[in-house]
Amino acid sequence: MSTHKLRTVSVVEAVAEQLSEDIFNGIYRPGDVLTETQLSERFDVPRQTIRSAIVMLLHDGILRRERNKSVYVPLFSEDDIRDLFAVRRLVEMETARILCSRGILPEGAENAVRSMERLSDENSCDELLKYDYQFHQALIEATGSTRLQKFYRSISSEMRLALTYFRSGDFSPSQMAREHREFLDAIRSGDSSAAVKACQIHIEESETFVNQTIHAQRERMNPGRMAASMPDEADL
Amino acid sequence: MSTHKLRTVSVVEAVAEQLSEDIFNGIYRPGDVLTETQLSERFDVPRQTIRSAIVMLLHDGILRRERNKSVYVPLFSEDDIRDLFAVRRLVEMETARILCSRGILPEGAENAVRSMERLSDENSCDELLKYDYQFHQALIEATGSTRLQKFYRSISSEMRLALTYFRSGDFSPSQMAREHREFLDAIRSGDSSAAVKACQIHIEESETFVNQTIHAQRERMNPGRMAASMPDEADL
DNA sequence: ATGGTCATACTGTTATACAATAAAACCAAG
DNA sequence: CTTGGTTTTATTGTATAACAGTATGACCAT
Repeated sequence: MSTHKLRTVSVVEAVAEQLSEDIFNGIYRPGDVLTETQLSERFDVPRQTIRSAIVMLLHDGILRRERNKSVYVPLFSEDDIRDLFAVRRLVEMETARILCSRGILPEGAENAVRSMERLSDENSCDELLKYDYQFHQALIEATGSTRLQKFYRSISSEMRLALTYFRSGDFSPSQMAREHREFLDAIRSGDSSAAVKACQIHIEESETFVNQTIHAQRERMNPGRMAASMPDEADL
Repeated sequence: MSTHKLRTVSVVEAVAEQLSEDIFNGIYRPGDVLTETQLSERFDVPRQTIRSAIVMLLHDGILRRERNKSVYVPLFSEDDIRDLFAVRRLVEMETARILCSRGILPEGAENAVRSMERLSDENSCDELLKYDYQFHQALIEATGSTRLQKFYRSISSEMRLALTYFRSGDFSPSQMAREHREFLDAIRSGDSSAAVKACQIHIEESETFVNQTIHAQRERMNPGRMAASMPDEADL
């Protein structure tokens, strides 16, 4: 008998999953307020179930609330983005270091890069992001550190939400594939400092890309003015 | 009018707090199983409230469960301890780097060290640990990184639980104070790499101390045998 | 305008019940 | 005595309903 741990999803998990999908897909947008009764009716589950699901998303950082207030979809400030990328860089650089020093080259990451390389430049952005997630996920898991994984999970949701709103459609699959391939090669090389450096570069490229998008959006909405404090959290 | 954000505690928070205190104080010991009805009766609050409180402690890592099973107090394996210290080192070294580069010297940390220095060597271990926590907490908070703080919070509970079971009583307040003082001085110096190094040393000293305690305990229970896989999770 | 009261909608909490699951006890053959 | 299946029981997961506490905005009086 092969002990294949099979997965079941509880009701709250299902609700939480659907809800986060809705948030990532823009059904609910930053600033939107979600009341428990409303959600309870929508999913036709008791309010307590909704509450449990909400708690999960609160931990994932894709919902927020203050006491006795309804939850809302967060709008990330520039500080949030900075913070997010800073800790992500920290975690991923450590991951690179660990994998390198142990000579681990996770299969899942290799597969993810291959999938990227197969994508033509006209493919959907969503699919590309999926492989990107798969890539980094595989690296983290390969470290075997439960705490690192837990932490990464808690920021990756925020990361995804941030990307949802701060990305222009013009991702280039070929460039993306190349970057990840280089990163993976650096790990394979066994040169720890080179791998860490490659990781740092990879993440910083991703960050500048997001920043460019942010400024472009800002420019579109506020032509003329530079570096004003615009979307931030003026409307919460 | 000074906007002093005042704190209220909800029922579930109160339960969660009491419960974690009980765990830290050894009322509930590693391996102990807690059923919801039992807790519900004990605190005289409905089961739903207990469930919510449990979720909080699950996230803090001081309770665990599998689906449809009762929660239990985790017993940390050697791998857990290793992992815990590894990520803690990662976070605290990054903290040191940040504070140093920004020239921040948190007041709370200074106060905590002073408190340690006031303790005579006969003082209670609990109090010492409290200041230790206060010290590191102050450092993390001063970084201003919400994510780093969240991460630290999620491991500090586990850390405390681990210390609860893997510490001999012979902490030396004077040594403890000295170590922290050195660490703080390193940050004050502004030399980033020196501060990071000091941090690393401080944490590794703490880790070796715990490891010694573990081995001592093991030796007591298993005289003769070396490095056997003993307490680990044989009894869950 | 200012300040106070009230109405309303929502969250936080409690109570109760039932369905689904897991573990133990039990029983029945082989 | 062991294997395999059945029943029992304790416990979690889910559902329904109600009420109390809080935040918010409308309304009113000054």
